[in-house]
Amino acid sequence: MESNGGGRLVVTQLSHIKELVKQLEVHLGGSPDLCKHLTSEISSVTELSIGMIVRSGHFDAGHHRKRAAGDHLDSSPSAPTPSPLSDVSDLPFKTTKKRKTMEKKKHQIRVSSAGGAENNLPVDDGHSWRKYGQKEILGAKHPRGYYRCTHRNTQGCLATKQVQRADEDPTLFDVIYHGEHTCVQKAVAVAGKPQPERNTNAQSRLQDLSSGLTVKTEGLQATEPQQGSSWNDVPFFLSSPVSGLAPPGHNPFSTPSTPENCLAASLSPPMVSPATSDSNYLCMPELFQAGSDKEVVSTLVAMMSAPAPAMDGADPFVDGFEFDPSFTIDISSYFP
DNA sequence: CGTATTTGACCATT
DNA sequence: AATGGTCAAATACG
Repeated sequence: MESNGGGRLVVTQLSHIKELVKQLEVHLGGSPDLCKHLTSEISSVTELSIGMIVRSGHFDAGHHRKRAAGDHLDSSPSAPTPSPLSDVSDLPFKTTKKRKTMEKKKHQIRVSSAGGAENNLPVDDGHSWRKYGQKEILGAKHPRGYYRCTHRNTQGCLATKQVQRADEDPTLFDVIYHGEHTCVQKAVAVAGKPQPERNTNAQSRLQDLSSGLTVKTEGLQATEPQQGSSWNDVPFFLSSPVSGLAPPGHNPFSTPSTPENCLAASLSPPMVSPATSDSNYLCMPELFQAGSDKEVVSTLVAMMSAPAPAMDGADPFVDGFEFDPSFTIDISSYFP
């Protein structure tokens, strides 16, 4: 069932690509920007599809949670996680060739600040983040901010992200996501209509929203194709078009997204993303290690400042999110 | 007053 | 030893 749907999705993606190529063909010789945009789009979708295929083939729950310093918050006693280090049993010698690093899927994103001016934060991804650290990175001109999901303690959402400003382009930010959100930040009272969020749907939304993004997924586990794979491993994003409300006088790093969070939270549809296995819904923090899945998406957002005709409430917006998976991504709307 | 951010120190991994 | 990631106390913010 899963793989079937996934396969279908891939087919859809490919069709999408085809369509985009078609558009590109038409616009060749026209606006270079548009062409560029289209190529980016194509690349994005292609990469995504590839990633999906790869992931569908091999679905490995990379255990081995990476424990940080002094983090005694969660000791996973009941988790049968084979920790290579703490196991006192068999480690007389270090195996000569240990696996390089645990397989982590990474998704890195390069986002532009929406405004283009100085104190612009990167576009928010529709989730609430709490900053827990900042570090100077060698070779990088700007520090890297560390964020974790606000609901980590309450819901055990393990999603984290890192934000770092590009060395030379103050308007660009590198956002590295790892882990998926397992939290349910529904908020906004009105629980009138529960939308059956499907990964598929989320994927589609991603596609649509990320028009102009260059998503580069790097999964480094080319192991044997396993069966029983599922497509829930798909990353998701949603950049709210309303990202221009950064309060003045704040650093992009100092204030990640406080004001946006509320908004983002409100217009964030109840998408539940199963981390690795089936820990959807509420996640028990220390029980489901599920996976130290790190996802880093690499995207390149063009400077679409999303002027957005000031949508007021979240309602219309949320509704707007409910497009069907037949994405008729109309890029032309972006370039009149 | 509660919550989020700041910042130095700690720890793990390279 | 160096680098990167996280914690946690203190502080700022609403």
